[in-house]
Amino acid sequence: MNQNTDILTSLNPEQADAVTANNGPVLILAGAGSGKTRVLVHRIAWLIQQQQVAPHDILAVTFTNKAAKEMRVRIESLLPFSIAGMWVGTFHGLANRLLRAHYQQAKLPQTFQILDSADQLQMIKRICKDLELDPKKWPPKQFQWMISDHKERGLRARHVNPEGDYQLQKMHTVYQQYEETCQRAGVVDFSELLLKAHEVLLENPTILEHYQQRFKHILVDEFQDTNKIQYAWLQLLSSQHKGIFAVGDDDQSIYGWRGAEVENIRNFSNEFPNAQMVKLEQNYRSTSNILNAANALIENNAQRLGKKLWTDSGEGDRITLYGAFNEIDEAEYVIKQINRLARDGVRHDNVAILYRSNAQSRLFEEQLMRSNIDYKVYGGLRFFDRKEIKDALAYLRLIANPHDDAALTRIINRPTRGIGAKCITSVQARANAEGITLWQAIETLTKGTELTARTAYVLIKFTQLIESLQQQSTTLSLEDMVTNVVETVELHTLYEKEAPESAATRRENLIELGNAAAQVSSELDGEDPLSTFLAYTALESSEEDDETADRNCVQLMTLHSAKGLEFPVVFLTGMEEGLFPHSRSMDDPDQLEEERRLCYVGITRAMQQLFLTHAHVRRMFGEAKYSMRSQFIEEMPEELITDVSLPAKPKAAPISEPTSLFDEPDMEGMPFYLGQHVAHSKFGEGVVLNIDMQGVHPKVEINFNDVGNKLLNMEYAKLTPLE
DNA sequence: GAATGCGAAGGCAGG
DNA sequence: CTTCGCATTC
Repeated sequence: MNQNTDILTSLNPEQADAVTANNGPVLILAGAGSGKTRVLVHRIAWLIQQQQVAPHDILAVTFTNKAAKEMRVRIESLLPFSIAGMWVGTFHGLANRLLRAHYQQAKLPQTFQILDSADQLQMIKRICKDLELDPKKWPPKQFQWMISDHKERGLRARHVNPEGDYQLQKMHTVYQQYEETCQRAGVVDFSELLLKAHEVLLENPTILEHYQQRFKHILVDEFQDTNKIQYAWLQLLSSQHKGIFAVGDDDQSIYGWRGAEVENIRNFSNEFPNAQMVKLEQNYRSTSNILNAANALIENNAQRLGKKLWTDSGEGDRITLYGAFNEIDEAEYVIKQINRLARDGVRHDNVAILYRSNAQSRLFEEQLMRSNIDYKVYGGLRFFDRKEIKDALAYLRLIANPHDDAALTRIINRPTRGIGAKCITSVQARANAEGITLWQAIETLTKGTELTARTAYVLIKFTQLIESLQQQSTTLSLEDMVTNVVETVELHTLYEKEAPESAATRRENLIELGNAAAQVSSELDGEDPLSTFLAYTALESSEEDDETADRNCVQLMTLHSAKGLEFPVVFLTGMEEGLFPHSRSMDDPDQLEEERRLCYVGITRAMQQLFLTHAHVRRMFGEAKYSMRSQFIEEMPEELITDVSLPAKPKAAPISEPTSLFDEPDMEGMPFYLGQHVAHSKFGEGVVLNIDMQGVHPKVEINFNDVGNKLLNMEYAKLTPLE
């Protein structure tokens, strides 16, 4: 067997077409479970082996580190040699690499640091405070969102025309201040990485030409998730050889909220002339019942490139629908099913519980724990986001670059060393007044005379601490540097004082940080160890490595983090109006379509069995909320679904005691019950949300399908029960 | 200046 | 139900 057949035999005709497509622009419209990664990997192997393309000339971009890693491993298993020279990575990782290589052109210090969104928010809060913006009227989060949104569209503060709009004026000021502060401190946030990398290419023709020449083939995974800047990058880099090979699925575009433009994939053929398109529609994952439900659902989206998944495997089981009384009942039902499945031989790690938002995991965790079922929650707190880790990292960041204001603010008084709020405020005031970093402000202030002797003393002690750490680290290995910081600063004593019960865990985590450092330094290739490690901690989630890999546990995650994965059994939970689709997306057709795509992603994760669950009443933010089941359920063909919900118990409940919904039928003669479907002569059909028997005029709150929530007087409203 | 306690506010998704 | 900012007390 020659290598050509080796690479192509295992592929279906469409996959083979994709793998052997011309060098020009290619778009692979790859449905869920259609072998997308396979095509990417085989394409690269085919280029290298059949077209004699050097790995060095290939750039492969993904969105997650996991996908990048998987791609690399799979290519290397197809090829008899290493592909070390190939650039494989995430957009953020590659941007970081580019900026490290060309830090002068990027006007960044060589040791520039990366801000995560928490750091970013802190900095924005500080700026808002300096500008004396009332956080109630001007929530810092909103500025954070606006800044990211602008950067993702390639807009800097100077591109914002603040005239006229008061809101825009404020935003412009904050954005400008933020840019300046970051620039001074030598830090970049996530979107800045991409934006700056793009600017470096645009503004430096020699650099641009170098990469344009080099990357004869650019392969992009999850193309539907690219934002404007990422797209501009790809266009720029591919403009010489036109060797762009984009793989994606417009039906799985679920990151609009962080700037992804689904138009990038929809308009591919217009933007890249002579583009070839290959559709992969044969699905190797799910039963046809599951696929048909997914197909029917996504048909409700107006704007699509159009694609219909099919499979030659069997129908499979019907989809199970369970409408629970409340969220506890929902969790109990799911656990009961998991136990039942286990008796039928389904391993726990074959089961995934998916939900719209992270907060929903708690109930399932409690129930799983009670039933002694091992589980793993994905995407919660990142290891590198833990408090103790961020503290230690902040010290390391200051060692690398003392002007890193975000890091300095974090630990200047952690552990407490007598530098209080007043002192910090005066340092910040000085920094603002002179346009210098906090570190520089401390230096100026301690040399001057306006500080009290005591304040000057503690500040000098602090700078000496950092300087001595810097001194020591010149001779230390990366992992010793970590240990040295932790011990010198006595971080563990801080945690023992704060929360003795978790001090042991924090200590272990700090040791683990040392291990991570050792790991990174063993993989160095001439880069600066500290900066590389710090960039790594910002860009890598460090999720998988551990022992959970072979534990037989139920998988819990959000729908977003489930993308790209598959499970024999999937529970799609919290299928309620307001939760999924999320209330903030329900009024905007575009956002509703994105929610629907998210649902589509969820359905297509399931290989054999799919369960849909929803709760009639759910405690949210401490109070009971009643919801109709998700419209997405109604959009799936009835004949594919078996409803195993218990028959509804028509009982009313007073507004004051919503928890007694199912056991206190104390309102005799009440014509309505919560969750009941009713019709109104003017407003159409709706569902009873609340009943208020207090007061002279009993009122009923109804969520109408067409006109939203209304509070009606029960005596006058002409309501007809529909059930 | 630090520790503690209180009330208010905010609460979707992730690199 | 949590987190965060703020005020009070030590």
